[in-house]
Formats: sequence, C-alpha cells, structure tokens
Amino acid sequence: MTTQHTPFARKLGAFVALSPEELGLLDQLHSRRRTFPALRDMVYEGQVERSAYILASGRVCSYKLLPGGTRQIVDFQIPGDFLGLRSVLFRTADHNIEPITRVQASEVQAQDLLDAFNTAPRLAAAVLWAASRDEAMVVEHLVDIGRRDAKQRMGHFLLELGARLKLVGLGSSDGYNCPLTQYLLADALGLSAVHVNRVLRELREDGLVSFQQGKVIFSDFDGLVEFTEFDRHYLDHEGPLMK
Amino acid sequence: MTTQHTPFARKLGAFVALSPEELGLLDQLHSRRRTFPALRDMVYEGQVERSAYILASGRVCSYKLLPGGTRQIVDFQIPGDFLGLRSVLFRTADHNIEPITRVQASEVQAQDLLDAFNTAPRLAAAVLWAASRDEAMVVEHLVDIGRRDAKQRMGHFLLELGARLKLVGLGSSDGYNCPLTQYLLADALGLSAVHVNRVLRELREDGLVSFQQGKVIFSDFDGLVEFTEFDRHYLDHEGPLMK
DNA sequence: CGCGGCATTGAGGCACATCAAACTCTGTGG
DNA sequence: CCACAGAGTTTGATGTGCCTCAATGCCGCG
Repeated sequence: MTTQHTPFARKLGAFVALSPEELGLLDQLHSRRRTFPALRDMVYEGQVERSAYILASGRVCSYKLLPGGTRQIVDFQIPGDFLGLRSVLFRTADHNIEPITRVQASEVQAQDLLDAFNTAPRLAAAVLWAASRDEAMVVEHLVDIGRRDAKQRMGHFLLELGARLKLVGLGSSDGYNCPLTQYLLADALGLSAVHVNRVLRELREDGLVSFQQGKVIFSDFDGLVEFTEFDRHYLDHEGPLMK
Repeated sequence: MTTQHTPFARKLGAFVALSPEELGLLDQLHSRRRTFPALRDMVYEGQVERSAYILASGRVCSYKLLPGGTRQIVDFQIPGDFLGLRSVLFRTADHNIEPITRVQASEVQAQDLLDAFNTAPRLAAAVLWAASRDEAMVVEHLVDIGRRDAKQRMGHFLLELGARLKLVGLGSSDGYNCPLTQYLLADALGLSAVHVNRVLRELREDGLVSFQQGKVIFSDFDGLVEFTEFDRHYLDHEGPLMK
C-alpha cells in the first residue's frame, strides 16, 4: 500500500490516509526529476524562480548567510522531505539550499502544487501538516541552541537526525551513515568547528555516541536519550490522524 | 475593502486576494470568541484537545519548558496571528502558549479549519503561506541566537517586532508599546536577565533604541537597522501574490 | 610525493553566566 | 499618608563555556 509509492507519499500518509486518487496526484508531482551535484546551491536567497523540490535521494542542508560571512544551517533534509516550500510561496527565496552529497530531486512548481490542492483539498491539509512538522523541528533546534550547552546540544541533534532517518529506513538505534563534516555540524549548532571536535570527543569518551568516518554509532542509546533529555514527541510519528 | 474585516483576514489578504465568499468563511471562524487573563496558559504541552486560536487583542508568547526549569520562548504573537496551528494538526500540543496581557481570541477547531479548506481551497494556500511566514520568523530567530552576539540579537529582535506591529497598525518607525519584562526578553533571546539589562543599557547609550516603561523608542532607526544588519525581506510584506 | 581538506590538540581571551545586593516602582492595607 | 511587600530593574564581582589563533597530524588524490 505504501511501499510502492515515494518516500514523500509515505510521509504524508503518516498524517492523512490517502486515497488512490490522491496518491496518483502526488506521483504526478514527481514528473520533473533532476540530479544535482554536491555543493552547488539548488536554491539561493533572493532567487525569483519560485520552484521547490521533493528530495528523492541524497542529503541537503538549508541555511542562511550573514553579512560577516558566517552562516547558520537551519536544517538538514533527508529523502522524502520537501525542500524550499517557503521559496514557492514567497516572492523570493529567503534562504539557501545546498546539496551535501549528489542529490536526486523532483522539481515542483508553485502552480502544480496549487492545482493539486484544488483537486484534492486533503492534500493541502497533509502538506500543511508536513510543513508544521518541519517547523516543529526548527523549533526544537531553536531550543537546542538557546538553552542547551554544547554537549547536550550535539547529542540531541544526533538523536533527532537518527529518528528521522529511521523513519525512512536509513538508520536504526545502533547508528546511521552521516556524511557531515565537523564544519557543517558547527554551522548547524551555532558552535565553532574546534569546539564541535572537543564535544564529540567527550561524548565518545563518555561511551554515549561516536561520530567517525561518516558514521554515527550509538554506543549507549538509552544513556544518550537520558543525558540529552530527548523527547521524540515533537516528531509526531504515530499513524494517520485523518482517516 | 480590508478594514472592516479582522486582522487575520487582513494578514491572509496580503498573500491571496480574497473573494467576498472567502472573507465570509474567515469571519465564520471567529464565532467562538473567548477572553483569557494574563499568565494562565491557553495551551500546554501534551494537551489533547486540539484547538487553536486567532488572536484578536493582547499579546501572547509560545514557549517550551526544559526539564531543568529553564524555558525558551519561541515567538511572541500579536493581533491577527494564528496561535497553536501545530496543536491542531498534531495529536498533542508540542508547546505552551501563555498570554502576556489579557487576551481576546477566537477558538478554531480542527474540523472548522478543514471544512473551510474544503469549501475554499485558496484559503488553504493562504493559511499555508501564513504558516510559512511564521516559520520564516522562527528561522530568523534561530539565526539570531545561533550567530549574532547579544547586542545585535536584541536590536534585531526589537526591529522585527516593530515591523510586525506596524503591519497591524500598532507601531511606527518611532517606536511601539511593548509590555515585555526583561525576563521575557531573556527567555526569548537565550540570555540571562542580567545580561539583557546590560545590553539594553548599551543600546540606549549608543543612541540606537531605548526600552523603558513598556515602550520601545527608536532613537536612531536607520542606525539600528545598519548595526543589526536587519533585512526585512523575510517578512515578505508586499501585496498579494495570488490574484 | 606533495598538496588540500578535514580532524585534532593546546594556549589564551572574551562574552556571557551566576551570584549577590541595592534600588525603583506600584499596589495594598493599616 | 505612611509602611510594607513584591515584582522588576540596575549594578558590581567573579567564574566559565566557548571562541580564536596557531600548530600538528591524518588521509585521499592528482
């Protein structure tokens, strides 16, 4: 029922039980498949073409640049995630999107999306739900940076990413592949790369998580959950709410 | 055309040019008007009644509590803002909402909203836009906390709030009423109340802004915009995009 | 084999936190 | 009308988490 469809459909199906017609409409959104090389921005701040993407494979990050040259990574996206919803709805994109690895994604234009909403209003509710879930993650990220120290922050981040990947079948409680550099982590967590390195070492020495060679390994999952006060509640993953 | 309708309708109208029927539907959402005293939470984390509100008057903040007793304020809401969209769409609320002053708000139940979407799909797009705009503010808040120092952060925050209030007619480039304590500012900006006080003094002594007796006064608006590198772009306020 | 990107470690400094205390208001009751 | 309490603001002193600068090590790749 779900497996033959895209990760995106699977994700929306977690909120709204979708009919075959609705699933079909979603599949149509995937007609314009494109490939992007790592590191060249797919969307940049100020861009006027209002297009967004649904990520099929690879990893990307969305970020904002500051005049001083520093940047803040707002979120990482994984397969099944919607990229740049705000750049479809807004006049110009308000953030950048950069592929971390080679990426495959389907381009979605504003009109396609609005047409789909007209045909199947329940899809609008489902997309709204997905957007809200993304916002919940940004909110938790905000709490992370505002009120947790570097060590808890790092642990919390690694757990959250793990939970998301697990949902699309790309990880488990043992660990997952994570092609992020310490610089990327630093830009995401509001830390310096040097401090990221020290914090990772501490977490490893504490026997909680290790992050090496592009792999995250949870040495003591429960211990890490406790240490970081991780509550997966905000990810809201428990079967469709709208029948 | 806009003035006889609610601030909420005015806000959505900034994105979608709404028909009289659509405006009528929006007005119907305002049937269950309620009043809340200051300080008692309207929505709390884990709450199961899935209801949200449209704020008519007063000020509220939404926040998350941490086990240690600290809290992070995610956003302040002003009249015309939607409160707790995520608590309608999610199984349980993932955050708290507290009135800062006495508040008047219209209760909106999940079904009301979904029914309105069914009748007028363009409303769904408009609400999605409003949600995206809220997310853009959270994102900017994240950048604030992650990458700006306390002084820039405070100035940026005061400018953003001013821009939002101006839009609903509650402020100008000279200043605005701001019933927030330094403790609230601290919880919002990820600082200690003591440091908030020092930073406010510095900004005042620099002749940029003053914050006293519940009033924000921009002594040098342009100077502050420059100092904080404020770019109002992300608020996306420039007339309807969908005709 | 050497170069460039990334990881690691050390030393020193600063922006912020924490603790502690006084000061200012505002409202309240005697 | 004054005494008092409580909430918020202000200021000082001291401590620390994280930054910056600088160097070294590691590894894959041309």
